[in-house]
Amino acid sequence: MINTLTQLPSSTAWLLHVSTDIVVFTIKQNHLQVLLRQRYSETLKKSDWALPGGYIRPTEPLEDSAVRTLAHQTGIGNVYLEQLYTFGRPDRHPKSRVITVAYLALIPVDHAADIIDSPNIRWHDVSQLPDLYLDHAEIIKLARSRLVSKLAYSTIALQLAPALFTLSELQQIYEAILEESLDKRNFRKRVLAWECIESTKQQRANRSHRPARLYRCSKTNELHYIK
Amino acid sequence: MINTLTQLPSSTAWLLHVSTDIVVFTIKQNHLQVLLRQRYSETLKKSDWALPGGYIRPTEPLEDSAVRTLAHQTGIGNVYLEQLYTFGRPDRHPKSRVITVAYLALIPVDHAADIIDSPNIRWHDVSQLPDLYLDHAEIIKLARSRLVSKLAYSTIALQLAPALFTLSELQQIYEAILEESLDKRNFRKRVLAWECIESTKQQRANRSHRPARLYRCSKTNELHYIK
DNA sequence: TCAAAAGTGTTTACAATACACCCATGA
DNA sequence: TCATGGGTGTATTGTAAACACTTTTGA
Repeated sequence: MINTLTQLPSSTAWLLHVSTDIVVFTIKQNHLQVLLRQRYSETLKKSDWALPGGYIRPTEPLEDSAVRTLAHQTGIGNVYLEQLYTFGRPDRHPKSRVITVAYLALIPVDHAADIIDSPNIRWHDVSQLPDLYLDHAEIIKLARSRLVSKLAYSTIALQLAPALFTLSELQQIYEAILEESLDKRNFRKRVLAWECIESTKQQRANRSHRPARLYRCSKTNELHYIK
Repeated sequence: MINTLTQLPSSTAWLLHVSTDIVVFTIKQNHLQVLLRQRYSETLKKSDWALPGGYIRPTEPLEDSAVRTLAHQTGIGNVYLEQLYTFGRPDRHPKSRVITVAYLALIPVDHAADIIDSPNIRWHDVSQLPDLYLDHAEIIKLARSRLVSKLAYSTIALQLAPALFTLSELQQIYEAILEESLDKRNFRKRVLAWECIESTKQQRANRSHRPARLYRCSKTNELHYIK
């Protein structure tokens, strides 16, 4: 029996890095978009786009590292975050062993515009991604499929909606992610059955059509599982 | 913008370890059981039970590390394995920063007896666990809830069944994990609708009751998602 | 012939789907 | 008054659940 945890591990002799990478999604122009930052790779002698992320600090929880890096690189704070998957292929980074814990983050559509939108930090349509750093394309693909499945059995879409939203706005979020149109009446029935949703007396007005009722997440902004 | 991956990371100056821990489940005596190994902790001056697992090697993929450690510590090979979650609280290990990537593994019921069953490696009923090392109780709890949910929408239970199995045997696997009894007729209808299952002409005989037809997973032993 | 598990269908309740028209507002 | 999206109900289909008896074998 080797490698029991009380022995000094064999990893002490070699360099190992752990990072977090965050797949930040929002909806813009009816498309699912991911936030990327442009970076110049000394190794590859070219610029490419990467997920926000960075190395963890010695005494920092993984999720705190994701939060900190995201805040520092993009100004984003107070965001929905869940752990996605850990990528650890030994050759995923050309210079050293870097294991990355990937997170999925969602930004409400009305906050997406607040993000620094510089030449180096930009929203990208997930269907038109540029060349990506390392295995970041694979990470985004997994995040996207996780999001698609969670639409079916959770209220996760509320994390992309404004604090007050119309049912049509919520439906547009679904349609953008699923890339298909949904029946309005069935969609409303389904969402109104969620216990965590409640209607307000306010309306979305001044729209040159009948004003729409605004809804909100009741109490907790937690993720709920349906049925 | 700090911590871009081309800079030397701040983690070079401190010790960081990455391990894998494997939650190995099987069914014995109609109960879900997890494989644990007993270890003596110098720090805590006592023995406790831990998941199989160990530190990763420099050029080893994470999953390979889980496979290797499991084979080395328990003799188990060729097992169903999926990544579960990464646990990285900075204080989860008293001596150093150890981030562990947890895996879920399933052993067919007819192979469970082949596992080394020494005083130091033993199957434990998940409902009667001893004191566990570090956060291993939390890891097992998460693995168990993952398994329960996957029963509902995948064919994962087949990974616990023998290569040839009767429908009653498969039902017993469900019942052991869910800790509730299921209707025989509804269960058979549901399972026979899976495309990956096929009946053979063989029977489970010599049982002092009517012989039961044997079924098998067709072609691939892959995990399938239902509907 | 008895005990023990295998095998088999139908009815009912519920959930998901398909589908079309009137309403309220700003321009 | 027109264009635009908001808001509403029912019929149908499909899926899940409840439920009991006959069959086959070894002892």
